[in-house]
Amino acid sequence: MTQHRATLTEVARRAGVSPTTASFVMTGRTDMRISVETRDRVLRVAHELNYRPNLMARSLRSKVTQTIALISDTIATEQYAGQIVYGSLAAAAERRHLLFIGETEGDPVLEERLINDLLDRQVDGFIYATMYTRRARVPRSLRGQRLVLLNCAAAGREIPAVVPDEVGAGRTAAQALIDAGHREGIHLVGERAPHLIAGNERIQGIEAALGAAGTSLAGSVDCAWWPESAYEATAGFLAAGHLPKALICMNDRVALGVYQALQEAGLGIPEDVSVVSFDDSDLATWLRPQLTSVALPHQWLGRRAVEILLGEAEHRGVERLPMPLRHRSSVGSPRGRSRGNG
Amino acid sequence: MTQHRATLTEVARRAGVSPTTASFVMTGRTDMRISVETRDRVLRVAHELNYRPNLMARSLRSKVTQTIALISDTIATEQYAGQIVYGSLAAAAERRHLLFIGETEGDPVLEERLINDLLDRQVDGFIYATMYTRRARVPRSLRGQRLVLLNCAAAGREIPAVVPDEVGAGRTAAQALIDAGHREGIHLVGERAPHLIAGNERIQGIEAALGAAGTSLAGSVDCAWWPESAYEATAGFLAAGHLPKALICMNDRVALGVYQALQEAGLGIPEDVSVVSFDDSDLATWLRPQLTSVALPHQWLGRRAVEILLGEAEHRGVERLPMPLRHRSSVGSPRGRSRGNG
DNA sequence: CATACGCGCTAAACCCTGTTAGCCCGAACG
DNA sequence: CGTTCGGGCTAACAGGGTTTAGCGCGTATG
Repeated sequence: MTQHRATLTEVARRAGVSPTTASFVMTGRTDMRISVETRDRVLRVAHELNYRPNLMARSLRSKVTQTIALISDTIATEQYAGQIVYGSLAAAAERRHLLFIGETEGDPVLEERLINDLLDRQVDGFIYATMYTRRARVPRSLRGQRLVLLNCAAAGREIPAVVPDEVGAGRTAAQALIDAGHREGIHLVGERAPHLIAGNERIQGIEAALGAAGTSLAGSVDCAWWPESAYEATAGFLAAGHLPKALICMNDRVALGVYQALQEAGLGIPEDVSVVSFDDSDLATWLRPQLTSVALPHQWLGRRAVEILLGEAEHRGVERLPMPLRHRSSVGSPRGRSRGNG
Repeated sequence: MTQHRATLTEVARRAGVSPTTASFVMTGRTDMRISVETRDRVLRVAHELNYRPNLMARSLRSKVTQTIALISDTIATEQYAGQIVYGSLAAAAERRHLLFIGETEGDPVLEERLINDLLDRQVDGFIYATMYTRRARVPRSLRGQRLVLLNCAAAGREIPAVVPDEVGAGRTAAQALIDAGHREGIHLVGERAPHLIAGNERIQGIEAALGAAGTSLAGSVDCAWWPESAYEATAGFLAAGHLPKALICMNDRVALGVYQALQEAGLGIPEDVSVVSFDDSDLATWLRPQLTSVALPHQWLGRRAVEILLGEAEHRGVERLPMPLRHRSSVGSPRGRSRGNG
């Protein structure tokens, strides 16, 4: 069933050369002179025998496996993970590398074990990804390894990292409202907390853009970054008599809760209230009206991480990838309502 | 930086034994007698030197890599993929195996290349997954390899496969309505097409369960399995004067569109219309009211596939995994409305 | 004519572990 | 006392490549 695989030695014998010569031909090394005729003969025989090098043997000697590892704290719970994996996978495939995948579940013991198992397989490098932007402690076992951080940065150490430009995203979201004519009644929906780095940076960008336009946030609705919490908080906010003109939601799930509350209160989107959000998940296109959202470039994060990991460019420091606006139908001009209402 | 890794020979020398003995101790083989003292001494030295076997050398000899590959047509587009990956990963980790991941994008050339690259790395087995249940053509290069299909089955060949029990899921969904007292006005939402195997099987189960309860589908709303299409079709259906009692949605995204249409028509869920769905995606808990849905056991599919792949049990044929009902708030008794309305 | 040199190639070591055949030695046995 | 036997261990090779050192030969050079 599993037919015989030709070895390099067999190829060499059939081509009438030494294994050494065959090796040099197959690896395409030029520092050892080999005549064109010999080269072609070896290649022809290799093709005839359908020769494929034994990578185990090769790696044993050369320590190179053409293999990288993507390890992360959470693969499963975040749907975005798939996008990161996909981007990494595509970039790795283009460079003829294969991708190991591993999950630590945030457990340092599992993490240690996983990294050791990967080192045993002699992976050429690691991508250490976190699903939420945060500061990360790089495991000891990764010291000295080729490493790129994704979605996180290490305190102090000069390790290349790729993260979304959340401050820019905040500016983009606010600018979308400003461009539509909004100046007043702009509220934030979603809690602030020290560990929510993405949130803090987004807010920073939002405030900067609003400030530049001569205005500022009118207030905020405090809630967890989930639909139910956002629904309840927003419903309460509206019931208390507030009448926002525009809501900036900390992510699309929050926007879903906001939609529910607004619709229940009989408020139209975007006629009465404009909504803008972050992440650009699938949900954004499913809502009615479709949600304007600032996209997390997950696929690109994965791709970039691999490029830096495998690239000869000695990249250092943190690279921030732009978060583009996906303009849809949830942002409108405030005029209609402003005039009609007062 | 990358400190020296102790080799088996070094361990042997420091323990005062031959490499052979050290090898037998480290691999824990019992067919060669080794005294307890020698064994302990070798183990102690190995521990002192922090010895880890070189898996390349080991694999070169033994052809075993403790590594499996999960290849699929689409990792990225389906959010469920993450769950499959997670299940496989966890099951593989428990058995101390690592997981390669690869995507073919449905392209046979890429697929061939990917499989060859994986075979070069001597993976111990393959999981061939499709994101939608369908009949699959197994690539030639996988003939003779250890292989488990996931979400698909191969025509004719006796290859182990793991798929969701969609017929059972259909029965479960219908039964949920029947148990709530529904008999009339039960409609299906979502198109039928030959290639939508899951859909056909679900319908088969639905009809069986309804038939057993002495009733049958009152009709169906034809639409693609997406929110927008479902919204439009359902809105049109309601506008035409139909007044369904219960809607069985072909997936959660369809249910989202259905929710939107029902709410816009002023119909309450579940007071006026009960809704039940398939997949149990994140969306199900985000909707208001929360959606009763029959869960796709993605995580379990991944886990089971690995178990069969690595298990000594010579499993053959197709294993159907149950799809459990997630009971939430979108199904109610039809009485309220029935009385009030008719 | 002897030496130097570059071309084209090879022998042999090396990477690290797994496996087979068999050695040495003490005890039991006839 | 010679032989058999089994426990405990080792020498040597296999696995399939990469890499270093250097060889033979023809030609240009002094």
